Amino acid sequence: MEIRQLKYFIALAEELHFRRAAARLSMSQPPLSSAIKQIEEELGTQLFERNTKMVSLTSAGTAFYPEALKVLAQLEQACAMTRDVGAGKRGQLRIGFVGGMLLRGIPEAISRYEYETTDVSVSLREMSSAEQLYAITHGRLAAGFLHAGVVPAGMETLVLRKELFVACLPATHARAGQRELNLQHIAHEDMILFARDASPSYYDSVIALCAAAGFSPRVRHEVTHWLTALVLIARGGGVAVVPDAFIHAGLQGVRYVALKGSTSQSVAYFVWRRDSTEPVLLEFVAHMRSWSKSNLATPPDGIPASGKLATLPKTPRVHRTP
Amino acid sequence: MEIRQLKYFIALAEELHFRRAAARLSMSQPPLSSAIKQIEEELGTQLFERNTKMVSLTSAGTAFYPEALKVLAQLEQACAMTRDVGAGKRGQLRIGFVGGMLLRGIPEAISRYEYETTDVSVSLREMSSAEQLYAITHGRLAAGFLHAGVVPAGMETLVLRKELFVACLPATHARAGQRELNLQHIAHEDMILFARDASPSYYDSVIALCAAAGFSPRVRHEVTHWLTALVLIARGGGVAVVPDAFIHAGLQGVRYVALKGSTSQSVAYFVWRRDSTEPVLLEFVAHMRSWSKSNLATPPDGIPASGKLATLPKTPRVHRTP
DNA sequence: TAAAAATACTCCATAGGTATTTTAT
DNA sequence: ATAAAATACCTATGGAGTATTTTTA
Repeated sequence: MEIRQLKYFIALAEELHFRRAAARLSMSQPPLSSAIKQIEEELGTQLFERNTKMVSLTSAGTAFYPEALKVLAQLEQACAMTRDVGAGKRGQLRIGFVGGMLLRGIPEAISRYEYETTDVSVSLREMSSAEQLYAITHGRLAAGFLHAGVVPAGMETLVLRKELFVACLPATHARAGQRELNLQHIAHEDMILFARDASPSYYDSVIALCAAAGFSPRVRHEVTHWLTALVLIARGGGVAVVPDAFIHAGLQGVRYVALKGSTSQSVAYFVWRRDSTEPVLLEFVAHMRSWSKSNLATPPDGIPASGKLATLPKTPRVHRTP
Repeated sequence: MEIRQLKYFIALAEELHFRRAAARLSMSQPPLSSAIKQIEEELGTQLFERNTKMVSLTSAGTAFYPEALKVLAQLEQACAMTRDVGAGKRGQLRIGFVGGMLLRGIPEAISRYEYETTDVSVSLREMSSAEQLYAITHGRLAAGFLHAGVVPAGMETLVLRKELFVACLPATHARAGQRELNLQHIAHEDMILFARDASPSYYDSVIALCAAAGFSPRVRHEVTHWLTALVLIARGGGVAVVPDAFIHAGLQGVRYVALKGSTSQSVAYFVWRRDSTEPVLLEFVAHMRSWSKSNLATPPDGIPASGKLATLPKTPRVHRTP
């Protein structure tokens, strides 16, 4: 039994007239007659009662008709679904992210993507940059939002944002109200760092910044999560050097001050395997490319790309909690 | 998309090896390659990732596989079901019967049929003989168990039983204990008849029997259901002439006495349209033919075909309630 | 280099067309 | 008499075979 035959049967069952059914099938009547006969032989039973004046369904034909429709519908839906998967319009995506990406408009970008493609579900899992790279390499993640240290070969990267580092101080800090400061000004303070295991690129960047400023930081606390650092600072537990995106954290009790003359940048990447052919990933990559393009022009929250601070080009202005 | 192609896809999805899949499909490898390529073109997406050393499913292929299986299974089941309907092994049968058939082993015959063919459901509906013939003619019944008067042309009949008439008397009747009687002996009694509308053949037979005995019955009551007649008789409401099958009714307070010298018979028929091609009906007809054959040899309840009474050949012996 | 998929071509089975006959009303 | 299905016969598309090439692990 072939789909073609099912279609013949259905056409005749609906028309109950060989010529009309054949016309509907864009064929001539004789091959339809023989095709129907062939189906009946295969099923071992008459499906139609017919003479030259009348065609009608037998009970076997009556029973077969809705089943045949069901088979066709199921096949059609299977094909449509497969086409969608192949076009990246349907499926699942496991994507990693470092917590700080929540401050960079990534959730909004993903929400918009899910909204635009109703049949793709993105599953986010928070992991360190290194963990993400490992997971992507081993196929446990499709892609990741991370701060790349050393990106393994075979990975493709998209730069989402380049951010300057700023000092993060308690609101009560003497320099909290300043427009900018030199890193040396806080060289003697307790420094809060992200653990190197959690984020080597950040760790190394801060160490390098301090070294350039002529000191080695007094590391008071090491944390693995950005919120922990901010809360510690707000409680007077120390100071930190953070990417300016942290300004969007919205935590009370901390202030951000630009670093005078610093051009060192924290780069936020989107990373995936270059050899991936996963359609849904390719679609997502396309979406992120276009998002990053417009996002680099207009950073999140509608803050203009060029803020007031000459030392913070292409990054949002420093907010001051009142 | 054709079923053949689904089978190719499934074979390759399961083997993940063109040569083995082709072998399983009893074909050579090159046509399988081109067929798969053709399917992929139709779906507009790769279903397999492949090189000379490895074949694997893409996400689209992974999604398609269970759907393809479902389509095949559904088609297979549709064909099997249709075959069953065509072979009369599945379906519904609306069959009429006159109430008296309950005394002739018909329910048992139907039960056995339903037991033997698990997928046929027989729907019984009690109707008079005339109503049945009308319903069969107009396709509202597939067949009927009835006492045929005039059977319309185009009907096929199977004689299920030929029964002699016996007198049915109250147990208190003076002649209730007799082995047999002449109809004249009860000519003066109140006679209970089935309404002619309900059963013309019975009505006419009884009238003819009385006429042959030289009298016209004093019709006291007319009833439309055999149980009503028997109950009336038990209550002393009159006497009746009934087919000997009524002996099996099992009602207390009535007695049956053979009619001396009478050979008039009540015939129980199974009737259906000669031109019917309904497989489930043909199967049922075959069943009833074989049932009637063995039933005529051995009547219900194990009563031998030839009883003690010489005047009641091929019919059960007259029972006497103690 | 060896095994496997892809390509190139060939062939024939059969889907489908045309012409005609049969049949039932 | 007529319309419709069945039959007979023909054509050609494309499914499947064989031989060969290409590819990559």
